[in-house]
Amino acid sequence: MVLRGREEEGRISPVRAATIREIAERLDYRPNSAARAMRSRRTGLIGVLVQTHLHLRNPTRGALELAIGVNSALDEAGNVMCLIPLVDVLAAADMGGDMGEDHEKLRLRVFRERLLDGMIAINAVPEDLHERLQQLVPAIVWVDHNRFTPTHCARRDEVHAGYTVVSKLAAKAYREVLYVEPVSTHGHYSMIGRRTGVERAAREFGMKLETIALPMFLKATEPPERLRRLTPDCALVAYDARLLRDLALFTGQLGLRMGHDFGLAGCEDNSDLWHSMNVVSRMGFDRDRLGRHAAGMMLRLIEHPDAPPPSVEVRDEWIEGETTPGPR
Amino acid sequence: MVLRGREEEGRISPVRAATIREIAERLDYRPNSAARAMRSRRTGLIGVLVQTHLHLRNPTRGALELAIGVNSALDEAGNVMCLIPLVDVLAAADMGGDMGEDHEKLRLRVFRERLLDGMIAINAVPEDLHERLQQLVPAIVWVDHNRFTPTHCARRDEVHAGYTVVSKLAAKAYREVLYVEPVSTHGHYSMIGRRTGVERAAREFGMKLETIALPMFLKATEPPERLRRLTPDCALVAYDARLLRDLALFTGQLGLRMGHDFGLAGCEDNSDLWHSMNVVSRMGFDRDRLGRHAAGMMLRLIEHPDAPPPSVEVRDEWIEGETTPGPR
DNA sequence: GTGAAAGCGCTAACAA
DNA sequence: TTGTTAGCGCTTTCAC
Repeated sequence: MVLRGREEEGRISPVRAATIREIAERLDYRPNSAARAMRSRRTGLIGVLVQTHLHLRNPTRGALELAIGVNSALDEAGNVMCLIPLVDVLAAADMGGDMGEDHEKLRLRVFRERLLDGMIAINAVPEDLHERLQQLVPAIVWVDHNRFTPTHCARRDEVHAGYTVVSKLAAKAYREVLYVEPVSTHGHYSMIGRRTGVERAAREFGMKLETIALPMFLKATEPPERLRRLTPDCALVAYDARLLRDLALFTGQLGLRMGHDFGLAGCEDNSDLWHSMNVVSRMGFDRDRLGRHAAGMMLRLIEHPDAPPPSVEVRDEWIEGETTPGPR
Repeated sequence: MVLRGREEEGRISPVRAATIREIAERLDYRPNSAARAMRSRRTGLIGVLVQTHLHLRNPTRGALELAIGVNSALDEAGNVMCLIPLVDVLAAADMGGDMGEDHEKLRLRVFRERLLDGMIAINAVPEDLHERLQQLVPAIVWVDHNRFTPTHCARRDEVHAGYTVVSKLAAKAYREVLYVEPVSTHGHYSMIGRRTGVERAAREFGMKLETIALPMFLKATEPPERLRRLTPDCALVAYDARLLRDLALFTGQLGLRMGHDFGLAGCEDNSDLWHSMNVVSRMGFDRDRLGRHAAGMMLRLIEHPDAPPPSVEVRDEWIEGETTPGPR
C-alpha cells in the first residue's frame, strides 16, 4: 500500500511508511508487472491498428505520427502500446474464409491470447472488420475513421480544413483554385470532407474551382499535362501531404516556381513537410494532440466501460508559408 | 501439456489429448499471458529504441520502417514489440544530473518496472547512454549503430552502398560526381561509410568528385547556388533519401530536368521514395529484412544469453531508375 | 499415464 | 493500525 501510494487511507503510520520506502529503496525493489497483471486482470497493453498502404507493407506516415502521440500518453499512464499492422489482422481474419473456425486463424498472439486491454484503430478500417474487431478486443476507440458515432471516435474536422485553405487563398486575392485529389481507391471520409470544404469556400468567396484526380505512382519525370496551364492568379490545392510534395516536384520539372508562377497550398501536414518543404502554405495536422486525446479516451473507456467517452472533432491551424503570397 | 504441444513427451495418451483439445475448444479456452509471464519470468515484451530527429519529436522514417520489420518477426515468435522514443530515455536518464538517484528518474514504466526482456536500439545512440541502457535492460541488440562489435550488432554495409552508386554511374559514362551530404550534427557512421565508398569508387573509376554539405531545413524556394552549374555528364549523388528528395525539388526550382540536364542518384531508399520518386536511381535499403534479422538475434540472445549472436553487415541492391541514363 | 500440490508476486479481505 | 491468508492461472515436481 505504501509503495503504490495508497497510504492516505489512514491505515499506515508515517513512521512505518518511511521505513518501508527506505527498505524498498535499499533492496532496489521493483513491482512485478506479471503478478499485478494477474491480480488486476489487466494486461496494460493497448494495440494501435495502423493502416498500411494498399501497395506497400509500411504504415502511412500519418498513422505512425498518430501512434507516437498515443504512445507518449499511454506511457505516462503506465500502459504499453504495441503496433498492429492492418495487413496482419486481415491475414488473421482471412475475410474470405468461413467465420466458424475463428481462433484457428488468429495468428497474432495479441488476439489469440486476448492480450489487449483495448485497441485504437487509426484511419479507415474496412466495414466488414468492425464486428470482428469488436469481439476480439474489449474496448475500441476509432481515430480518423469513416464511421463517426456520438461516442468512441476522434477525428479531424476535414471540412474545416478544406474550407480554411480556400478561404486563406481568397484573402490573398487568388481568383482560381485547382484542387488535386488522388484517384480514390479507398474512400476515406477525408476525401469527401476536404473537397466539401473546398467547394463551399470557393462558392462563398466566388472563386473558380476545378478538381482533378491524379493516379497514384505518377512518374516525377512525366508531370500531368494540366499543370502546364497554371497561371499566377491560380492556386494549386493538394488533398494531402504526399500530393503536395508531388505537385511541388512536378511543377518544378515543368520549370514553374511555386509562389511566383502559381500559388501552392495543401489540406494536410506531416513531419516530412516540416523538414524540406516548410515554406509551403498548408493546414497543420496536430497528430500528437489527436493521438494523446485518443489515448485519454481509451483509458477512460477501460476505466468506465459503461460511460463511453464522447466523440470529438478537432480543428487545426493554418500554416502560412511562402507559396501563397497572392498573384504578383 | 497437450495445449502447449508438449504431449510428445510420452506422458499423455492420444485419446485423452484429443478430449482435452476438444474441451478447450468448446470452452474457448485462452492461455493467460500474465500467469505464464509470472511463471516463466519473461514478459515477452521487447522494446525498440527509435531515434528521433534533433528538432522534432517524430522518429525518422527509416527507424520506423525498421521497427515494422522487427514487429512482424517478433509477433510471429509470440512476443510483443513496443516503441521507446529516445527522447523519453534521455528525459528519464537526465544525463546531466547525478547518477545516484537512479530509479527516481525512471519515468517510463518499461524501465521502472523492468518490463523489457530485451531492447533493439536503432541508429546512433549517444555513447554516454550505453552503460545506462545495459544496466536497464537484460539484452540489447544494436542496429545501424556507430559502435560495431563482433556480436550483438546488425547493420548495413554503408561503404558498399556508396561504392555501388558511383560504380553504377561510372558504368553509365558519367564523368563527374557531386556528392551531397547534410551538414553533420549527429555523426552517424553512415556519413563516413557512404562517403568512403563514394570516394573509393570515384578514385577507382577515374571520376571527378566534389563533395558539398547542405544545412538542414533549406528553403525549397532558395536552392543552393552550386546546383545551377550542373552539367549533363555530372551526376548528383545524395547521401540519403531526404536529401535525394530535396535535390529533386531544388533542381526543379532551377528549371533543370533530372536525367536530362544532370544525373541523379541516392545512397539510401525508403518507402516514401517508392511512392512518388520511384523513377530515381538509388541504393535500396531493405529495412524489413534487417529488422527481422535483428529480431532473430534478439530472440536467440534471450534464449542463450551466454552465446551472443554474431554481428552481421548486410548489403543492399542497386535500383536502376530513369534519372541516370548517362550523358546524352 | 495420471493426479495432486507447491509456488511465482501481488492485492483484497479479514482477523487481531 | 498491523498481521495473516487466500487465490489469480500457470508450470514443474513429486507421488501414485
